[in-house]
Amino acid sequence: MVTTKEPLPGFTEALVRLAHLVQQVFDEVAKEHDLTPQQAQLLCLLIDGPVGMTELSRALNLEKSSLTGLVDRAGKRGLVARTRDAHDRRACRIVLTREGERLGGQAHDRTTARLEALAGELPQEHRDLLAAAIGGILAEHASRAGAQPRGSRVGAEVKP
Amino acid sequence: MVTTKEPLPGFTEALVRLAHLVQQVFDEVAKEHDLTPQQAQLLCLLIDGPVGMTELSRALNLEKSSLTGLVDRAGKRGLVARTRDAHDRRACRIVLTREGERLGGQAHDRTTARLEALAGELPQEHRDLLAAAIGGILAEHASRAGAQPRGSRVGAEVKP
DNA sequence: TGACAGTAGTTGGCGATACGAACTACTTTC
DNA sequence: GAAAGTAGTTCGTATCGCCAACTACTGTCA
Repeated sequence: MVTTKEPLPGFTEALVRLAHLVQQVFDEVAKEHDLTPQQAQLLCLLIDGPVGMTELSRALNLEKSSLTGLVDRAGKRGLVARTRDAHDRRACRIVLTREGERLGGQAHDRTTARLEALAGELPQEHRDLLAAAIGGILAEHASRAGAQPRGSRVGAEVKP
Repeated sequence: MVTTKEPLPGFTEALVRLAHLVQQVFDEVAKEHDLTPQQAQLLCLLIDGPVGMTELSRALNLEKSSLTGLVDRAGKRGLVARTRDAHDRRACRIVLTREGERLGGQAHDRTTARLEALAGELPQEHRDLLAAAIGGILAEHASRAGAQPRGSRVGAEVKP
């Protein structure tokens, strides 16, 4: 259908600004807990349970070598630990220490609280719609990334 | 402190995921243009015209010393240049070079295009709602942080 | 006018990020 | 059971980002 393609400049602009705002909130919260943003993100990802390096690198959108360093430093601070995988002797699973669990949980709750506060004026129905709309965008992205036929390289999108 | 109420876990979760997605898109676009994400962000900020270091550091949420290095490296790559301020001999204004303008514009357009594409399936109604809701969140944040009647123009984001 | 507080930006040192290439060790495939 | 693939690490390099200290200029006020 030939809709008058009006990109609506305010829309993507809003998305970008929102991303920056969320990042800023997250950075502040991390700093309050004496964590780097990357460490805080790592801890939050591990709250649900141990995760292997490869899956972590996908979730964090990081090269595996970058992740090794991140986990090393977090381990040195006593936030996480490596455990061997029972089924694959090459692999390891990263788990939160008691301290990591505490800090990660706090960081998560505090970030959530701040974002909730910022969105406090929104009526519940708008929130639901908003969450649904975002869900749609995420799904769209997932369907594209997942549509990779058999590209050995992740993140290798359409190159110009 | 544990929030006694369970406001709606899906909402902030969605916000955070959206922020990550936008960041990921931005990172990919930057890489396609052989820019670091920070450089790309800098270029996008300068599209509207020259900006001083102090205002830049506010917009990018960076310490001034961090910004000096960023501008140095971008300058070394021929993307930006320093010009002296006519009214204040301490200050300088950062301007895009021809190449910086080209790359910054491309990065901006490409990011916008990708985000538009991801949101392409959303009904217009949801887009408007999303943009409005985000605007409200941003306003809420601005009213908190920006309690000062500073003439601090936003300008903190990509070109309008 | 002339000391003096304030502002704009830089420098230097440090640790944290992030990547790619090369490597080890283990698993799967044929 | 050799080849191919996968999970993580190591290494070298560039970048990022902060803080404290510094230079240079601007504005104020006595």
